[in-house]
Amino acid sequence: MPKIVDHQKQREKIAVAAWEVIRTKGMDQASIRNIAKQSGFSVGSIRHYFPSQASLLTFAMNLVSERVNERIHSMSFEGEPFKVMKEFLLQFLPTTKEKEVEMEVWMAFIIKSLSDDSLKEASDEVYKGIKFGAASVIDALKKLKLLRDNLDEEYEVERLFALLDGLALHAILQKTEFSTEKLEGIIEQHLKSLCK
Amino acid sequence: MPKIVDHQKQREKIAVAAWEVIRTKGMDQASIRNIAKQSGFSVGSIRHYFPSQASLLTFAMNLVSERVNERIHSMSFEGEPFKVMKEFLLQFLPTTKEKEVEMEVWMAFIIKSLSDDSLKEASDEVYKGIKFGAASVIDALKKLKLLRDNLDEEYEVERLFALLDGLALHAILQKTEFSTEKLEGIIEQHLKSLCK
Amino acid sequence: MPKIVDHQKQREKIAVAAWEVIRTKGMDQASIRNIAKQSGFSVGSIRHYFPSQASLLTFAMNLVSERVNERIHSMSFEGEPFKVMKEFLLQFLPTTKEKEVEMEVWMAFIIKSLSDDSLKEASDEVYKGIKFGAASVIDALKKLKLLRDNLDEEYEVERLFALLDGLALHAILQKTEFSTEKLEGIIEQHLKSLCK
Amino acid sequence: MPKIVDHQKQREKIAVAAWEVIRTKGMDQASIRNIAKQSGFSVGSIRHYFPSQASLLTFAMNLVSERVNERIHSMSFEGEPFKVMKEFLLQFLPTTKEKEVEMEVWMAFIIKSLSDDSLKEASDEVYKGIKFGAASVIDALKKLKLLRDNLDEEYEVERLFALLDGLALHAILQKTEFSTEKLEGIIEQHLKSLCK
DNA sequence: GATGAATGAGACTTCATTCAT
DNA sequence: TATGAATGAAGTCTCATTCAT
Repeated sequence: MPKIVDHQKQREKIAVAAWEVIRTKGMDQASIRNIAKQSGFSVGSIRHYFPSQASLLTFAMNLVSERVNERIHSMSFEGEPFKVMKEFLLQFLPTTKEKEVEMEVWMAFIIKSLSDDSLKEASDEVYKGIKFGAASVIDALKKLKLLRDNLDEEYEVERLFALLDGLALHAILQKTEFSTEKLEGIIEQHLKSLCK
Repeated sequence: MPKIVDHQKQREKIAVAAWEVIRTKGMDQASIRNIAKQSGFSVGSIRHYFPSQASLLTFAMNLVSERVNERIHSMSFEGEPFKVMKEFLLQFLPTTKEKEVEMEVWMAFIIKSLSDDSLKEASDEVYKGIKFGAASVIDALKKLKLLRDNLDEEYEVERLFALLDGLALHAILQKTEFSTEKLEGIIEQHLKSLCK
Repeated sequence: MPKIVDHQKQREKIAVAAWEVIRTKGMDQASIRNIAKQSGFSVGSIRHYFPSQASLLTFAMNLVSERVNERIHSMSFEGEPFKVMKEFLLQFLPTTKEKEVEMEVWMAFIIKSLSDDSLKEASDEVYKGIKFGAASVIDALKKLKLLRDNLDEEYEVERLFALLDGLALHAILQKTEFSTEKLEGIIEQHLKSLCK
Repeated sequence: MPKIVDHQKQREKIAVAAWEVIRTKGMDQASIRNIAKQSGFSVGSIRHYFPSQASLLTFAMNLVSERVNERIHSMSFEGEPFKVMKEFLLQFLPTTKEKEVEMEVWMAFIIKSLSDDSLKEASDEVYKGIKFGAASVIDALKKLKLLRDNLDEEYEVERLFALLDGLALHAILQKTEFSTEKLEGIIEQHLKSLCK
């Protein structure tokens, strides 16, 4: 019997090392060699787990969306509706170091996906996921009869979604400017503006 | 000094070729060789105009912000205030092929700037520029006594700014989904929500 | 000792897979990995049967000559002498798919043997074997008093031998050009030209 | 003005170095690195002259056939017909060190061409060239009314052609066995056997 | 016996850069 | 100004091989 290791675990370790390289050195520098150095694996070993560079990057990208999903699904949706919504939306913003890392990496991936079709699918999937999140909030407001009248709901979804990604982008670009409180305040203000 | 002018023109030609490479093949592929091929210049010639790869990329990035500035400054601010504001804000969204190209390239640059300090300065400058644009709109609304009461103005600036960049990002990621009308509608709805 | 037999069988399976790789992908691609893929064995398993890549290739080469020998030895030499000779000589030409495969692989091996001393011995042995076959025919013609006078017998052996290998080579290079009938006709014509 | 070197000369130098590597170390070892070492060029320089490994090998293969053609075309066809034919046919056999080198390399190339389509074309072209040479001899014999009756001319062409390549192959495989005299004698005997 | 894990060497190739003309 | 020549470093990937189970 051969030596057995947890394949998935090893792959995740390598992928997280790839995140770190992407975040600190940029997507250009996400070479197998740099990832090997960062992860402590040898170049040959990484090849053992990922047959190609592209497969590694795809895996690393998908891992981000998995982590985001896990976080969402582990949320408790109990409590005061308005507060739950706020908490829910804040999950998509870099309010913790962990989320900051993920989002920085994520932004790098979606930009790369613009010119790399192998990443397009994963990118689109997450896009739809977050958009669905935004839609859920608008929908909930409506069902709770809180939603202001005379609003085009489709536009409100896009507006909320764009606000989330725009804020995430800005929070990453200007790390010192965006405290959790500020992000929270902006989200709160947006939610209020949607309500009667 | 016609030579100088020519020099600048040539540099711009090369930079625009670099945009095209970045946009279609990705930042990784923005090598001197690929840019040479795209531009029709020889590798050696490009060296004459740009002493290094980094200087070329910095120039190409700055050229985007110059183009954006030119567009803003060539706007006429006459007419009905609400409409002028809407037109102004739409300048920051990819409603034309030209702006779409610029914004795609721009996004690639700001993501790269996260891990490349030589691009940080240019990135920050544009960041401030657009934020100033958003602030101008909020300020104008206030001066026109149109701004709804009980709004935190600082947050409104961030909200508007984030909305712009979020929409730009989404419009680039999902080209087919965002018609000019849709972008216009969303901006209009946002402006309305700010007003009494 | 059933285990030993099994061992040999496995080795032959692997060697035949190596043939297939060599034939379809070329000698360069005859890597352990490719042979593993072709054979269905794991890389580690092949290691069990062959301690090194070189030993595998040597075995695969020797297997060709064994197969050729088996075919020759299973021939019945009864019947009309001229016809027997023709049949005998045709054994060295790719008149069946099986022989075609063997000869393609064989050619690849002897060319490799030019620069790989570990294959030289096997190559020389087969060379002598076929030359001996050619000599047998000339000798038989002589004993049957059929051989034309005034012929240098040594040269005739070389001529016949060269004809065989030349035809084999051409038949492999131009598969569509060399039907069994054509090969048969050429051999027949050569035999006739040797006879009174 | 850039430094100008004779591109073609450089390419030929590199190709001849490739021959030497192929001949002494085998086709497997015909790596850019080994060719660089053999030729005295740097790896990067070779890339300057050949965009890919495949293009280098194709060029090197074509250079063999060019050299063979040059040799044939520089022949004088004056003198006693039978002698001219013999001399002509000997051009296709390794009677000099120079030709020996070319033919060893050539054999390596045609075997490789079996599994490498990029070499197939050049291989076929030379095949036809030599076959045409063989056909010319048979044709000349016929026109000179020297050709023995009752011969299938097409088969005679194939037979002569196969003899040439078979002899070339054997002369390469068993260098010590094939003196120029022996090759000459065999060719002479074959020509005689074709004549009345 | 069988096979996955791991590794370092070396393959081709792309690249930024320096140099010479 | 303009550009071909040249190079060494680093990219991805394939490989033979050793090791542990």
